[in-house]
Amino acid sequence: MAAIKKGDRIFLVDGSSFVFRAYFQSMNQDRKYNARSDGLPTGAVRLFCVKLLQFIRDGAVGIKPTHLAIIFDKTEDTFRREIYPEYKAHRPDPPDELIPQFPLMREAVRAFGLIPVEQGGFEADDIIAAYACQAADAGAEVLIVSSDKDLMQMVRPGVTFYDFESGIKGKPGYRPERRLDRDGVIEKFGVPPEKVPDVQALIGDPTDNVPGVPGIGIKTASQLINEYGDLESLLARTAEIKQPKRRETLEQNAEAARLSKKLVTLDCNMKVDTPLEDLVVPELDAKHLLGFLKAMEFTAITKRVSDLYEVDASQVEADPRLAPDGSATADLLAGVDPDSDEKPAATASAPAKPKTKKDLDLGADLTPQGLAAQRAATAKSAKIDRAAYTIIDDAAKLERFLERAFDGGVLSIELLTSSPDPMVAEIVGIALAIAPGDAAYVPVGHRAGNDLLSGGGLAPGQLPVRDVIARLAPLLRTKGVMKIGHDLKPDITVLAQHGLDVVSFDDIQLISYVLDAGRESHGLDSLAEAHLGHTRLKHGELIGKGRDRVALDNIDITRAAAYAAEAADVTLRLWRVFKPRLTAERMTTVYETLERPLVPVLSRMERSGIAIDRAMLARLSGDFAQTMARVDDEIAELAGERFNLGSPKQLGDILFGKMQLPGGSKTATGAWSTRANVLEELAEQGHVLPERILEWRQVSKLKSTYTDALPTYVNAQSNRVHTSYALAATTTGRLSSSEPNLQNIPIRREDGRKIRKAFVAPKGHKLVSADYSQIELRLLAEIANVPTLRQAFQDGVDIHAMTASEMFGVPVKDMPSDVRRRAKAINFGIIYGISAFGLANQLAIGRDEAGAYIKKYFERFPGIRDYMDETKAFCRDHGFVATIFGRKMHYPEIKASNPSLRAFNERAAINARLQGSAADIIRRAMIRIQPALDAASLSAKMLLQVHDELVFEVPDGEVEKTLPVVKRVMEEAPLPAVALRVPLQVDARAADNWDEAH
DNA sequence: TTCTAAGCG
DNA sequence: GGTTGCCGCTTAGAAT
Repeated sequence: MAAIKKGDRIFLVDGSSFVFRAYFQSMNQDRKYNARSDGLPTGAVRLFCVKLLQFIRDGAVGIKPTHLAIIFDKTEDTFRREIYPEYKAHRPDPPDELIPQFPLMREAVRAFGLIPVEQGGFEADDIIAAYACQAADAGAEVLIVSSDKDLMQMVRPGVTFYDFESGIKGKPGYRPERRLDRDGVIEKFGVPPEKVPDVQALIGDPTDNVPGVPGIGIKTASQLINEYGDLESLLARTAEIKQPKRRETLEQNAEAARLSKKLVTLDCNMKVDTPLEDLVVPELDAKHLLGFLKAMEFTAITKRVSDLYEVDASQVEADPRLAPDGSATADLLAGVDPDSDEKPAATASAPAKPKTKKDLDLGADLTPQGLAAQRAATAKSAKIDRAAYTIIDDAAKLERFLERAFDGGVLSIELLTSSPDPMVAEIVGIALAIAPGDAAYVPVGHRAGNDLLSGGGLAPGQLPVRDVIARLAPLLRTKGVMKIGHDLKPDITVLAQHGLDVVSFDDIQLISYVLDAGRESHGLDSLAEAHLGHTRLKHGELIGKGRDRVALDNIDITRAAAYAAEAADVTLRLWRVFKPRLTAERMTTVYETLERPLVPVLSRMERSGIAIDRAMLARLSGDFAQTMARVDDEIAELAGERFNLGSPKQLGDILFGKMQLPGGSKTATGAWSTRANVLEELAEQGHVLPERILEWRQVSKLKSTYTDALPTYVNAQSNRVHTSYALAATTTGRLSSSEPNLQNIPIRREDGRKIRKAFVAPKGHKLVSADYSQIELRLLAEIANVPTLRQAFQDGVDIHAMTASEMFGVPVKDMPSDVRRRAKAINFGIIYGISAFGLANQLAIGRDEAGAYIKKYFERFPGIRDYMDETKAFCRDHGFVATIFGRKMHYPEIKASNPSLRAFNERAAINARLQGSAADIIRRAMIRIQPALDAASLSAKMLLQVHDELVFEVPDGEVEKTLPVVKRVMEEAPLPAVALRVPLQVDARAADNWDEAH
């Protein structure tokens, strides 16, 4: 092997921290991917392999390694234990699922053609340090891959520290990847790398049981080391330290500090048995690797490797030693390390092989779960062949196919339309499936060509859309045939434009939502992947990308047929998997009362749309533009230059660079934060520019998102705006609204309210807005069963004033508005799973004060603390929480070991029971509104839902009669399923526009 | 495509 | 293995 030289790029990977990372990341993912069919946990190994492959192929931070060392700890009995028996003594044992994976990681390293490096009596850190020095001396470039900050002391010319991202982006506990050079270490520790052990000696490390000096944190430590040079000088000159307390503790703990420094110091001089030059990255032997991956039953990465290296994975045997029946894995399951020399001779008496799914006698299992598994097996069994679907191009064929659908009683439907917006979409084709593999495509709207000359005419070989719809109508309208789809609402909307209504249907997106909200996504692609192991033809591939993108009605019929019929086929197969799960998991009622009936209701609301006053919005846009220009000028004056006010980066440079204002927090990516609360703080200190920025941002938001954008959503035919509601977008059961989002129309500030005035009723009509008053707090009183709160709602008193009175001992009468405001913030905080930090932020008070408020609150309303503790405990035990109507919301990360992620999930779970129950109540109301209006012969149209509010359009003459009907239906919505002990209150008003009605 | 900020309940 | 930070969403524009 060639000696290490300049130009070599060497990755020194800290195997232990790599393994733990992979493990915790795997625990954040779905559990079902974390074990092999025989029960052997493999999640960490899988992610370990994914990362290794990435390192070998792409490297990291733009560097591709020539040498790759994966270094493991061999034993805990290192020299550190000798000098300090307590070293790492309190470290808990690794989790059970991880233990059998340690030897597998070493197998994985070998499978990639690499050598796992370890050496008795040394930690990985020691070996890494020795390698790093060697390599740097030889002029090579070294990347230390670890999350252990002990290794940061090794940073020097040629050596940088790299830690890849951890956690899940956008969630608490997430850390982006980072690469530290000398400056980076200085930023982190306040001292250069060579002084890091001195600083660590003072602060200690509780996880490794390194004592340090009590009461000294990173700030004090780096300040002291910078002042005195190093630990020994500091300890020699403690007399000079001014703070008596600090001097005393330093003197008392001098020996502990010296010991700590010995424990954390890494040195270059260890003799490593494995020469660094042996660790050159070899040509990858894909077959060998695939043998390992197949033995582990990793599907995705197996496919990736076979694609990348053009090896047919099906021709490769799973490594027999590690495959589920292999002797090595039997040992792993029995807790024996196959690498160990102490392997018992009696391998022959390996434990009985655990039953795999395939071993189960499905025919004998008549439990609902068993039946579900059986159905799943049949749905999977027949192979999906895209080319085998029928194209129906004449009436007789269609007739025969539909007859068979009548006989079968099941019809899966997928519409191909010319636009994703169902309000303008034309039907291009209809795919139908009646049994797995038995699907057909009926083209009706394909165009003859996509060039200008031939464009316009229909392609040959299609049936007239009207005829097809006429023949389809009896099937759609009969209860005798179950119609099945995935996300049926848009299709129902399109069909409704043709005068067709769909009676008796199932929507597998909604079934999936009912069963798996919070733990799986509900898109057709991911469902097909997860439950059928099938990858669907991509929509992007069908219509092309960028410049080559074509309109859907210009797609070739054969290709469209393959795509759409496959969707219908997959949908039908998924229905056979999912439908039995509904009964097996006792979720049928939830699905049939809260989900399915809402589909036609929402479709109808979307089709109704709402009228807006475009002239009013245009005027507002003009006003806002003027304001923005004026503020822009003022800011240019204040800053001394013009810059893009919309760029947080440029603004940060001006505020914290040029103007040297005190910067507060940084964002996740390390940029200065210029969020509203940061700017507000600066404004309070008397700085004018931040205040102007806030004004500009507010106006800019109103203009771009509302006054400019809303008119572009007006439908040319109806002259109204039609939003789209998603039923399965939130974990809690709330709806979401998009294109445009009509659930976030401004109301809180005067400027914004003007936009709400542009939502109007047409002549002769009024808008009626009806909203639940304090519904989530009422549900808190109900679910947590807090007598004081329940009584307050029964008495109809001001709930925030009552809370303030209880907590601060102030009488409700003539209560200062600020006291009430605080109580209100606490009440909302409780709903959100309160933290002292969050409340302090909200009220701009100290954390101690906020903590005291919370304590007081829990004393006054003891049921609330119990509610929170119970919710967390239940969620930990079951992985989900439920609404008062039984809808489940899953939080698999509630057990995450990352404290911030875990706490986040606990708060979410606490909030979910309330938010979700409220969502269920308004869903029940929405489903009942139309029948109630019909019964009263009223013609009001329900237009919008905004979480706790419904908006109707009502003829002037019917307003008086409509208000009480709406109010009654909403207030009685929980009945008869649930009789609340707290009254619900709905306020309803009518006006010419939404602002005044609300 | 990702990040940051801002709108709502 | 290191420490965050009040729940649920969608949209727009800049930066990458």
